[in-house]
Amino acid sequence: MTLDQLQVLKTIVSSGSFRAASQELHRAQSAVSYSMRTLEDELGFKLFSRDQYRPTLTPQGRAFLKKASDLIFQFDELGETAEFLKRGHEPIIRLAVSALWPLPNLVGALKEFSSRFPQTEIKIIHDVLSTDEQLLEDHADISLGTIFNEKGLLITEELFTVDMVMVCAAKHPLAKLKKPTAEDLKKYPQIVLSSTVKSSDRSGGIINPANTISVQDLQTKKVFLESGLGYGRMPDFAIKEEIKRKSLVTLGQKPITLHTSIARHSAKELGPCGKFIWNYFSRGQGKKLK
Amino acid sequence: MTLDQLQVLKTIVSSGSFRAASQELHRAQSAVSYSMRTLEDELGFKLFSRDQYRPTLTPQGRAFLKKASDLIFQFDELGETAEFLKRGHEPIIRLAVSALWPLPNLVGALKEFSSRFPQTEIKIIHDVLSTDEQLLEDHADISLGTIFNEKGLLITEELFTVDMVMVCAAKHPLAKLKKPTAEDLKKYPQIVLSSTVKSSDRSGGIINPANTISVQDLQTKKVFLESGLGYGRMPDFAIKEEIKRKSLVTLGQKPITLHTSIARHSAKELGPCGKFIWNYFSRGQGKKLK
DNA sequence: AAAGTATATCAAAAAAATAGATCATGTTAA
DNA sequence: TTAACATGATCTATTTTTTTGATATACTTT
Repeated sequence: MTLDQLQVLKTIVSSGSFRAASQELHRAQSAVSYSMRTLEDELGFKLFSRDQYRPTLTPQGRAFLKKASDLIFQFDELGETAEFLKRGHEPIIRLAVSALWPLPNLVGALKEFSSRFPQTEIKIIHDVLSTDEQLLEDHADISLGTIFNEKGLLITEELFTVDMVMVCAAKHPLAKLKKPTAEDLKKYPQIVLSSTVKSSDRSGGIINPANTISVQDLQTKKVFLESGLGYGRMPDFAIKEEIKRKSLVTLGQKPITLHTSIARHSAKELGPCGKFIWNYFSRGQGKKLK
Repeated sequence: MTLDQLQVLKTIVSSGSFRAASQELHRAQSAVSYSMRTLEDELGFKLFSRDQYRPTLTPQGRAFLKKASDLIFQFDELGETAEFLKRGHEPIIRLAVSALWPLPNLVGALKEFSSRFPQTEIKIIHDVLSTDEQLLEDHADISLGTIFNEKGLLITEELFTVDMVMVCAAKHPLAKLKKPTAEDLKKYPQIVLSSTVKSSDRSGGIINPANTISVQDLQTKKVFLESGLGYGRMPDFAIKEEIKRKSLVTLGQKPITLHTSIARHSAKELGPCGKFIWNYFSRGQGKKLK
C-alpha cells in the first residue's frame, strides 16, 4: 500500500471514472487500472463494484477512502512544511525574555507572528535577568532584556527604558517615613530578584547585602512586597494597579532607569522568522506600549 | 516523497545509523543511503548532518521528522482499518429504534459494542413506529421495534413486552372520573404517536379518530399529556417518574401489551458487528432492564 | 445496429529501487 | 600508536516495479 495508490483512488472517485482519473493524473488508463488492482489485492477486499457501467465504491471502499483522505491531507501538509523549511524558515524560535520585560509588549508581537508563521513553534524562556547568557549558551535565538553587551559577541539594539521605583507595602513601617534614608532602609529586609546563573552578578542597587530576601520572579517579589515582608524596587509598569489602589507606596528614592535591548548572537544568522521578531522591536513597533 | 522514505528516515533515527536501519529493514546499506539522498534532493534541505561519525538530525530534519512520524502513525492506523474491513466488519451499523423502545435498554449494548468495535460507526435512526420499513428500504441494518412481520421478508425475534397504559394529567377533567368510559374519553382530544411513513398504518387503540392530536415523538407526547392537553397511552417505563410525583395519573383502561422484537432483512447477511448486536438482544442481555 | 465510452489484460518498454563491491573516513581497543 | 572495526557515499549491474500502448470485452446512447 503506497500513498500514490491512495491518491489515485481519491482521483477516481472525484473524477467519476478510471479513464478521467488517468487523464487528470497524466497517466495511461491501464496504469490506473493496475494501481487499483494491486491495492485491492493487498487490502484483501474490493474497493469498487464493477458490475455497473461506472465503478461505484463498495461500503468498505467508502469507509477506506474516508480515512485515506485524511492521510492524503496530512501528507500534503507535510509537503507544505517541507517547503517552509526549505525556504529557511525556522521550525522553532526561542525567545529569552527578562523578568523585567513588560509582557504586554510581547503579546502584540507574538499575535502577529503566529498568524504569519503558524508553522513555527514559539518557545519563551522566561529567565530572571541574564537573558543574554541564554544566547551565548545557544539556548535562545533572540533575547529581550536589559542592556549588557558581552564582549561584542552579541548584536544588540537599544529599545526603551524601564524605571525601577523603590516601593513597600502601605502597612510597612517605612511607609510612615516621608523620605527614608539608606540608614532607615537598612533596618528592614530588601526583596531582590536574583538569577540562578552565577557568572554575571548584575544585582544593582542593593542597600544592605546582609539583609536581603532573594526571589526568582517578579510575581513572587510583588506578593512579598504587598504582604509587607520588606521593601524593594519594581518596574513602574508592573505596579501601576497596586499604586492606584494603595496597597503599595513609593518611597522617596530616585528611580533607577534600565535600558532594555533586543539581542542576538553575532555568529548566528537569523532566519526569516527571527528577522520578523527582530524588526518588529527594532523598528519601534514594540515601543508603542511604553 | 514517498511514505517508504519517511519510514526509512524514522528507522535511521531510532536505530542510530544508516547501517543499523538497513539491517532492521532487511535492505542493503546503499539502498538506505539512496533513499535518504533522493528524499533530501526532493525536499531541498539536508535531513542529516554528516560531519560527525554518526549522522545527526539537522534542526529542519528534526521538525520534519516530527510531522512525518504523525503521518506514519496514521498510515499504520489505515492498515488496521483495512484489516478490519477485510475481516468483514461493517464500517457502519444502522439501528432503527422505535420511539416506544426503552432507551436505557440500548445504552448497555452500545457501550459494550463501541468498546469492542471502536472502528465501527453507529447510526441510530430513531423512527417513530415503522422501524421495519427502514429495513425494507435499506436504511437500517437492524430494527428494534414492535412486532410486525412483513410477509416473511424479515427475520424477527420476539424479546419482551411493553405495557401501554392510558394516562392523563392530574389536573385534567378525566382524572376526576373513577373509570371513564369510551364515551367520556371521546369528549377530549387524544394525543397519538403517528409515523410520517404512510404505507403501514399501525395506529392501534384510537378512541375517536376525529378528535386526535398527532405527535412524532414520545417526548412531545409526554409534555402534551402533562400539560393537560389531552389523554393518551404511554409505555409504562417512560412515565414511572411522572406517576410517582402525580403529574400524570392512570385511567381505568386496560393496558395494551406490545411485543417488542429485533428484526433484520432476510436477504442481507449481518457481519460480525451486526451479529454482536443481534446476539446481545436475542440472547436476553437486553432484557435485563425490563 | 452503430458509435461512443468503460475497464481489464497482456507484452514490451521505461523507470525506480536494490544489492554488492569499494573507498574514504572516523572510532575503538589492544 | 596501530590494527581492527564501523560508518556513509558512490558506482555499476541486477532486479523489481511501474507505465505504456494495443487489444478485448462489456455497457450506454442514439
